[in-house]
Amino acid sequence: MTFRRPDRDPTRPVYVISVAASIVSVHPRTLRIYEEEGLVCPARTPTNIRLYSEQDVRRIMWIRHLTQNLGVNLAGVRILFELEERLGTRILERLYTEGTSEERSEGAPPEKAATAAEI
Amino acid sequence: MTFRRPDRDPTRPVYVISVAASIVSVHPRTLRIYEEEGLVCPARTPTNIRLYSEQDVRRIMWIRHLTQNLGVNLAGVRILFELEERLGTRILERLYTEGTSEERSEGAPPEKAATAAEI
DNA sequence: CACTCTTGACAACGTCATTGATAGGTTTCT
DNA sequence: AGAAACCTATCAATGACGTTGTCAAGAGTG
Repeated sequence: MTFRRPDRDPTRPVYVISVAASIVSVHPRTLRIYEEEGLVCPARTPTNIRLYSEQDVRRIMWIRHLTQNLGVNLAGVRILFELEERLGTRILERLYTEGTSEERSEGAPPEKAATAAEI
Repeated sequence: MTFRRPDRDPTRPVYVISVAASIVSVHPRTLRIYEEEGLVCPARTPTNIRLYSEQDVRRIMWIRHLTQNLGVNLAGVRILFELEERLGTRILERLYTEGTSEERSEGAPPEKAATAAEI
């Protein structure tokens, strides 16, 4: 079936907020704000502790890239995420894939000032 | 051919900056900033006077809608425009068209906080 | 000539993003 | 049990941004 390695399921909630924050180099406060803004929805333990999945972390890295590298504010991030969901396409990655190429990039934001003909 | 009514060509540069500014209810200074930011590219007379077309005005109205109503900043607007061009689709209108409907809306931004069902 | 345009600089005003501290309370781990 | 990390909520400092506005000196237009 589809659960051969459930320990690697990218949707499995694993990181507590301090860990997630250190992974993405951000203040925990910032992550709580992202959640208030509806940009990330970490799971919760039965006792209300936030648990971030690998997917959540990738999403946060996208937020960081958009805000820190591209200067987009949280309202803009919201629109972009909403458009992605609306279109059912990973439109953001299109910013980094030139022409018709269809890369398999797993959804992680580009490390720095991505290539793609230097944006 | 394609120029039956050139006097109504939406790409024809017609409005000087003060006129364009009053049409969209914005300070001329703001329009110059939009141009500096690369968000609008009005034509110029041989003597360097800006002339905005109907298309330019619509584009500015989109910028105003995104910034004033949705809170997106200019960096966010830039990304959205870039994505539109990249995808060759009017993605922004998708925010206001529910499901599979394919409206012919001529690219003008919704008047106020339009709800998808009433566009 | 009077008006409007051009660029460039400078400033004021309010808002936003992020980090940080604090308080009082709950969960987890040793 | 006690320390450490979590929760919510609030308040504040910092720097940056968006918009409007003005001033200057020059060029185009009616």
